[in-house]
Amino acid sequence: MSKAERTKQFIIEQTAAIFNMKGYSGTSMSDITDATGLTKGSIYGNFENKDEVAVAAFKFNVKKLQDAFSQEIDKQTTFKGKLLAYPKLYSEYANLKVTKGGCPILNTATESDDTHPVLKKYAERTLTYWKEKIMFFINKGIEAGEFKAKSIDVERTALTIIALIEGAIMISKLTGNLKDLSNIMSSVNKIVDDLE
Amino acid sequence: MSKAERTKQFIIEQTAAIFNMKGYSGTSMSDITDATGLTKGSIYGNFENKDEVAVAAFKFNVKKLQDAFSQEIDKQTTFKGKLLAYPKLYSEYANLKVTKGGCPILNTATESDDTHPVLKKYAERTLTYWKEKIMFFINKGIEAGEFKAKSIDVERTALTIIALIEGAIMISKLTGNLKDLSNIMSSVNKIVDDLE
DNA sequence: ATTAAATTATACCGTTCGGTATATTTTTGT
DNA sequence: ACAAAAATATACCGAACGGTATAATTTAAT
Repeated sequence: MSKAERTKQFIIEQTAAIFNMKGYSGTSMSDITDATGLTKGSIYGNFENKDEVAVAAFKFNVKKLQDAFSQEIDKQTTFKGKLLAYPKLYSEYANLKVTKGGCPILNTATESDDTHPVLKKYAERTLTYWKEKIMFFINKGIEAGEFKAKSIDVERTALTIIALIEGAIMISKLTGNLKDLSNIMSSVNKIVDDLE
Repeated sequence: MSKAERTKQFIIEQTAAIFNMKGYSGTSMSDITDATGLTKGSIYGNFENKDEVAVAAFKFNVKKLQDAFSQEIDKQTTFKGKLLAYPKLYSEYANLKVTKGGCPILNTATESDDTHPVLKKYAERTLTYWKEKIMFFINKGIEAGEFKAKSIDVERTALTIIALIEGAIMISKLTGNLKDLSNIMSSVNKIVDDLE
């Protein structure tokens, strides 16, 4: 890794949480220089502009979350188990701390949907990828005979699980009540259980 | 209504949608003067600062939404019907246009939870009020004999409904797909149906 | 060790930010 | 109609904004 690549990575790591907490328009270049200890010259030597840092930070936050979930998913041998990895990790709350500031998809989506097409596109792609992953698990579970409920609407189920998780994160961050999070996660559990 | 009161109301009406779309830190004072055709002097003659305009805009957006729902809720004679008013209006989508920019609770919550305690508090209060309203309908429905399912967790059900709605709004605004919204709303319907 | 290239720091650009003192205009009560 | 009060416009403040040209420094290949 060249010096530039290491510095770039360093900038991303140091600012990812800030972007996730303060948002794109709430994060200033001086927030970035403060967090890294670097100067503007250095930041602009490694990134074209603020947008590019924001996009990199978003990708970093998403990857961090995905890695945490993949680890749990890979442990599970059944497709039901893989699906339950999401509510499980969120119930334990540990994962809310993985990405400080809440879910990057939710944060980026709500901020950028009317204002920032570039960030919006990245959020949308990430969401679609997630949906398809869940649909994949459900379909595989049906094939494997794990899920036998009649007339399963795979896409609807996937969307419902995601909506519940995102809504739950918003609510529990707002109320400061972890019980709200685990409460809603048990509803996700129920949806997965009902597939059987 | 005095001139001042009318102007104040005018400023709120003209800026409410902007705050809901661009967010607090994304909305500038010049956005406000542009939207109203007034000057800074006039804005600051009616509001203490930008915060106060933002709070008023938030309350305005919430009230607008609440009025739309109350109208539908009041039409309904059963508690099940009142609960179903939420997914019904959202499925019809008309109500997403009531407050341009999506749900003000969701937008304000995700932006302010790590940055703006004042707005956060208002969002939290609104959410809690909504939750209690849903809980009230469920409890009344149980009393009235409409809902007979064994071991109904009233709070959990209310939280689940809200999480689904908020998640659905985020998703459908992000994908631009109205089908996503109605898909998830049918999951809300199912939850209410399962109370019987 | 030397040197060319790459990286980082310095100093600055014009613009916009939220906010305010004051002058002007418009309401409002008499 | 008039005067006092209230509301709005004008002109400005210092600070922070994103961004850049250039100089100083550090890296990396020979």
